Amino acid sequence: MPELPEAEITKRKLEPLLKGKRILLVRRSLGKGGNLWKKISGVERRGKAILIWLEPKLGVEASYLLAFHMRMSGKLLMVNRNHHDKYIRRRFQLSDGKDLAFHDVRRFGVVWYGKAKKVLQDNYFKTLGEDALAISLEGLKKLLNAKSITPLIPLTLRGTKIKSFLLNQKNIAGIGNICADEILWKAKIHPERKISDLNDNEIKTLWSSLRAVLLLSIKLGGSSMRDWFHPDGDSGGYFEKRAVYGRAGKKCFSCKSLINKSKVAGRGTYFCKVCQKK
DNA sequence: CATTACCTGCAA
DNA sequence: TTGCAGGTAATG
Repeated sequence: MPELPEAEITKRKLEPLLKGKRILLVRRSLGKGGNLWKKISGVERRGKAILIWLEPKLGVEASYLLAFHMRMSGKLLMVNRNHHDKYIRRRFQLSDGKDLAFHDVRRFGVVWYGKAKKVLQDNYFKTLGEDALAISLEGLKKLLNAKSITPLIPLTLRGTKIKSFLLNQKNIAGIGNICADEILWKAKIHPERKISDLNDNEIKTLWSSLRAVLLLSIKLGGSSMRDWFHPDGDSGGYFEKRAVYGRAGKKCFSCKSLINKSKVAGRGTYFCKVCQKK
């Protein structure tokens, strides 16, 4: 389910289906499993992760958390109890007769379960930056300046390329490879620009582009390209609307020159070298 | 910083 | 058969 918009859609669709229900049993596949018998109190998104809060027994114990990170190919689905699929890695039998299924072809996904305090001590959550939809323009400026100007930060960090900065979840939580390229195209910033080179006006444009891309993607239901669709089986419409990602050799919607593909921060990177000057 | 590893399927 | 895929952590 990859990026923030897909996680947000998942959160929005799951919450009304799960809240108040109980998770009775956890299984790897069809067959026997372990009892859980805990009531779901809420569903939350943190960056790209989905957190399912489990109610504490009255004053007896702490809240528990069931949390997921989809990495490259994971998704959460609501399926019938007898529905089988070889890529369902875990299934959670609910009190309403359905199963919540964690489907993950490539097995990179992560599932956490335990006392909330313990789960949130995981390095992923401990180091997660401010959410991409919550960060203010001032907050973004501060982050970029802190990383680019502070002499205490090693030289290697000061040379950070803007795309690497955006992809690093410790800076801002939720932006992934598709959104990063779309945001930078919209802001007319080359993915390899050094963050220390960005002026105030560019940072302002970056911030508004970031919000615009994420909010539009959420509005359209996220990107369904191969592995991801909604918990109820719907597919998102953002992939059809993207401007650069996966469009190498096609015309830039702004200047009509051809979209380039390169590698930045170890990831396939799409940009328009005319609109996004280095 | 760049590269590799993790895993599986699919398109070139 | 090779290379690539929405992500992250480990390693050099």
